[in-house]
Amino acid sequence: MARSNILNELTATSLRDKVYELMAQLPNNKVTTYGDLAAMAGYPYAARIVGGIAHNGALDLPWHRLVNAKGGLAVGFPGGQEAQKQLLEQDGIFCDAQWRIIDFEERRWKPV
DNA sequence: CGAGTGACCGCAA
DNA sequence: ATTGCGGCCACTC
Repeated sequence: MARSNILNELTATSLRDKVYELMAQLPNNKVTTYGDLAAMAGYPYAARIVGGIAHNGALDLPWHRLVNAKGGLAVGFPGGQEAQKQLLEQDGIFCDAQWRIIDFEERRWKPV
């Protein structure tokens, strides 16, 4: 039983807090999508909110590891996709000329 | 408190 | 394959 129940102990009153927790436990060598993150929070169709949270939530969370369902880098990322690409490379993640995460399906973070 | 907006997603032509 | 449209919920102003 270990700490795989992190989500269960979350008493997040808002989706935002949940997203933060999820991002906090997101491995540095993996990526996730807005949709998956929202789905984990309990709202499969709340992908937009996750994006809004990322936009407004200027915390120290690794938002650059967030990509869209197509495995592509975010369009509205501050600094552009090139900036996000650089950040991803720092974490050992690479993407092609189409701004797509390489081996995206394998890099996709899978909750325990 | 009310209205608008959004770093998205999925489906249809 | 690409382009366009609507919809979902929460957050901000």
